[in-house]
Amino acid sequence: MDYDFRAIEAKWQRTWKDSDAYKVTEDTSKPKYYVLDMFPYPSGAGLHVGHPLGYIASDVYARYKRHKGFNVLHPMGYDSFGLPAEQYAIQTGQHPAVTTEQNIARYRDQLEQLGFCFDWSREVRTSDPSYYKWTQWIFGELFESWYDTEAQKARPIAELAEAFADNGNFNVHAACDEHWWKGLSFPHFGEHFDGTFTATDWDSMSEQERAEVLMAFRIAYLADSEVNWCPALGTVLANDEVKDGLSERGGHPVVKKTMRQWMMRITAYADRLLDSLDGLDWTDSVKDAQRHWIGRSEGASVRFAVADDQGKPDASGAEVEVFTTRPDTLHGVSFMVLAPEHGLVTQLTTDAQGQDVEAYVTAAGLKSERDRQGDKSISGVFTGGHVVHPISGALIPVWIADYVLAGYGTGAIMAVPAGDERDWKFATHFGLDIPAIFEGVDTQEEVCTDKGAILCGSGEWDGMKAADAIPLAIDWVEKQGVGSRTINHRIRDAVFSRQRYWGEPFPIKYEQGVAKRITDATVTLPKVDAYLPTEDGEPPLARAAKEDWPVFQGDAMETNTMPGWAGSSWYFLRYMDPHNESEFCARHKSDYWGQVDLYVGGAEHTTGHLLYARFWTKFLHDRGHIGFDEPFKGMINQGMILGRSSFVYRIQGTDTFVTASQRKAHATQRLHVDINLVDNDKLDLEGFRAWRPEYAQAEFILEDDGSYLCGHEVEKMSKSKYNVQTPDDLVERYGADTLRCYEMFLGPLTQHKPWDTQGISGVHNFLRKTQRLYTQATDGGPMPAEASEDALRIVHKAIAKVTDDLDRHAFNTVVSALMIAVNELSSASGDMGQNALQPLAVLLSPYAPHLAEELWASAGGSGSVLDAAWPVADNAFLVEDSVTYPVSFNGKVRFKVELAASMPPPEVEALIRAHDKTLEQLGDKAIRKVIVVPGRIVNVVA
RNA sequence: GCGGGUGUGGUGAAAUUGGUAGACACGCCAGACUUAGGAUCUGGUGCUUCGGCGUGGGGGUUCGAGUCCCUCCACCCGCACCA
Repeated sequence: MDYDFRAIEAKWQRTWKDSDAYKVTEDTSKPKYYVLDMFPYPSGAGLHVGHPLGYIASDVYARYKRHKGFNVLHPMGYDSFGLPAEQYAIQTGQHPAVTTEQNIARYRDQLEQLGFCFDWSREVRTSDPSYYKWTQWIFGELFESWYDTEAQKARPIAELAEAFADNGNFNVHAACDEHWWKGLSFPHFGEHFDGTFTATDWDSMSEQERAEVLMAFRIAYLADSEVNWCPALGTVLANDEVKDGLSERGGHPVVKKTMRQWMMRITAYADRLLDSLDGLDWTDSVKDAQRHWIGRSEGASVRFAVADDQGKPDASGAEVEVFTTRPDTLHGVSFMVLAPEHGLVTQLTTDAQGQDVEAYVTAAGLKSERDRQGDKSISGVFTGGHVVHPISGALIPVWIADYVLAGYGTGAIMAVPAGDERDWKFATHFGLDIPAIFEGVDTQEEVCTDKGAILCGSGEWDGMKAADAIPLAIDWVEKQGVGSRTINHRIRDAVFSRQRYWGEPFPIKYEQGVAKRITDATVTLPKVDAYLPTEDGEPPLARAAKEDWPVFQGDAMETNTMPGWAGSSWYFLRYMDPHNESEFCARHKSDYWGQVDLYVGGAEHTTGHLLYARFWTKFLHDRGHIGFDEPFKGMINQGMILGRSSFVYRIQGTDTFVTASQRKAHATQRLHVDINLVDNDKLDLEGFRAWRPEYAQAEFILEDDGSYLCGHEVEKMSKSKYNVQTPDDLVERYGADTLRCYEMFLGPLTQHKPWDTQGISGVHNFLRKTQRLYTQATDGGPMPAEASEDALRIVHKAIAKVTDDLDRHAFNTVVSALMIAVNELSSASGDMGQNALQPLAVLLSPYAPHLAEELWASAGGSGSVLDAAWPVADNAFLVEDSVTYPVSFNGKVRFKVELAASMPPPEVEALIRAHDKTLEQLGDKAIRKVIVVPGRIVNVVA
């Protein structure tokens, strides 16, 4: 009988659907397990074979856990807000919701045919108002919270307002911009407001003024900040959406621009995001990338007084503050560099240098981020101004240069040319002093960044190792009152506004310019006449008139939308309670399901999604909405499946195509050919002629056997390379079970690997053979209950191996183990029986669930195989009576001896010493030593 | 430059704690079946001058190294003027 996978798969998919086989609910009688895939953006192109790789792995694991008795949550949904649908809308006028709906329908079809065990009743779509209602709600909570740096947690903003009313902001430890008050101008604070205010001050403020003060402390806050502006996309981008100064999507130039934007105070969570990485079961590569992205560095901030005309500290009290990780090199400071955007540039610049400085600042401002980053040449201008060295009192010239970044630290550095590569190059280039501060190093000739170097010319730190002087230097700076111990992070607060249509609207209205949360309604997207920014550069939502908004409150609505990562930062929670209309997720449900135990997805979300989701989770935990503060306990990043492109070789200027092996004899042009016309590198000649009109007259120079061999190369899958393999074709030809097994069999999940359709036939044959094994065992009648001992040995060996491999997430070797079992059983002596073939069907079930159901039934299993208990390997069947010992001489295997497994090592040694073949091998040499590794090997040292 | 990873037959790969390198497949070769089925079955398949040699190169530890240590090389990914 043939392996009729079409009938089998259709039958079981229908059965599962009819019986709600994959529906789960909270069940406290079982331990829970949460297996999650990174949900896809439903693109118009549909899935290719690379996409399901991770879904198959997670599906296998989810099914395995279910067999093991866990209550498994394994949902799927769509990250359905996004740029492609919006751009399609701009071009065609079709509402993005329509495009999105169509794409989702196609994804659903493709996913369903693969037989995944998703609980589809829990599907979520981030673009659905019933979902983004709660994204808005979380935003609202972030808006109405501040971060208490002493308690290290987020608290309601009302509590901060109370504290202000009681005591002003004395003893308030709130995360905020260091100079949060700058830019606010409240008359009653006076000219020298330093950021502290009393309860009386608070009391005297107008409501608007209070709102402005509170805004500076909110976790979701509005601020003028320097953002990445992408003119081509007409929107701002977060740091992780910019690669090499170009937008990640589309590759358009990005410039810095100051704009009033919604921001997320992720910096408040920097240390917690860093510290709790240790407890996660993620790869070091992802953890390291996050550590680097957060970029914690410890050092000191030091203030240098601005010098007046007489070289004394200026009467204005102006100071340049720098951050340094090397305060030990303070004696080596010979100049100072400010970022061109630094606030003190104007004050420091003398009349004589005015023109040069202005020109430099203007030029730096015009440069795109890409130019600025790409340009490693040394440039800078002297401002003419000086600061006073806090130790020596010497005048330090102040320069500006764009190697100093406005966005990091204080936007100014103390330059120590002897100890910093860039400072050294700068000093050398401009002929600035290089004070010697390291013993035995000629820093005129080379820079010394080694913290093990011995200091000199550094007063009381002379003779100390630089590294040892750092803490002393920080103490000194603090004692002198010129600075303090400081921890700096590279991570910036994240821009949360996007000037786009197809995203979540903010639940924010404005009343007399004050932003207020809308709590009584879901703000849905208004109608607009076009999906483009307005002529004034306002976001697309600004096109909507008051009556176009389903919800309009206050004087004006916020017209930005949220970024793509908003919806994906909490979707794993919504799956737990997807239809709840009164809460984002009921607490008892999030308490039951808890963290995602295994998260499967690509490695491309390292610094974006994964960081934001962790941030929101910690926030929701702080505010008591969930009981855990890390979303994803374990994670596997699957590798990319690459395409295998095929090529034909056209002799230049002709219609003649030469086979790969003879192409060198001609001047040829290499052309991609559709992989569907190629089988085993052999080209379907007729198909090729029919493929495209220009090849209709093609002539061929063939191999001796009359075939045309194509060349090949491994590349990313893409339409233009004609190397895209869709799962649909393969499911049609081989079935879902074959495709599932094959994708797993292809290689280690985490590795990148080329797609090769050749190999699939081997896996298909394996399933066919498996079915034949069962058919022959039943032989028309019911299957016997008892199998031979031989058969049981084979099956129990497989149980041990498969279980072990699955626990290690070694998905590929499981398929091999099953193949071995089926091969061995097919040629095993004795009878097959239920006690062998039922467990085997369960082992197969995670990989080939449809066939496994069929086989389970034929082996007399009751109910669905889905709920069959995972078999346990019986040791009695695993121990062998005898062992074949390889006998090696000085590490080289020479012969083998079969011995009883129970034979004690001394006896083995004696036996080997006296063995004929040993004597033969030895010749006239004497045995120096014999090593017996019980059950494994014997090594004779001669 | 920094961080992470990878390197094994013609190909995808396996080898969990150091213990027979190349399991399992693909491909290829030979044969069987008998005609055309993207069949099936059987056998072979790392290289070899038949001594041996073989896990990117070189060195080391060990009775024994793909596996541990040092060093170098190549490729891939991420970050990158971060003070």
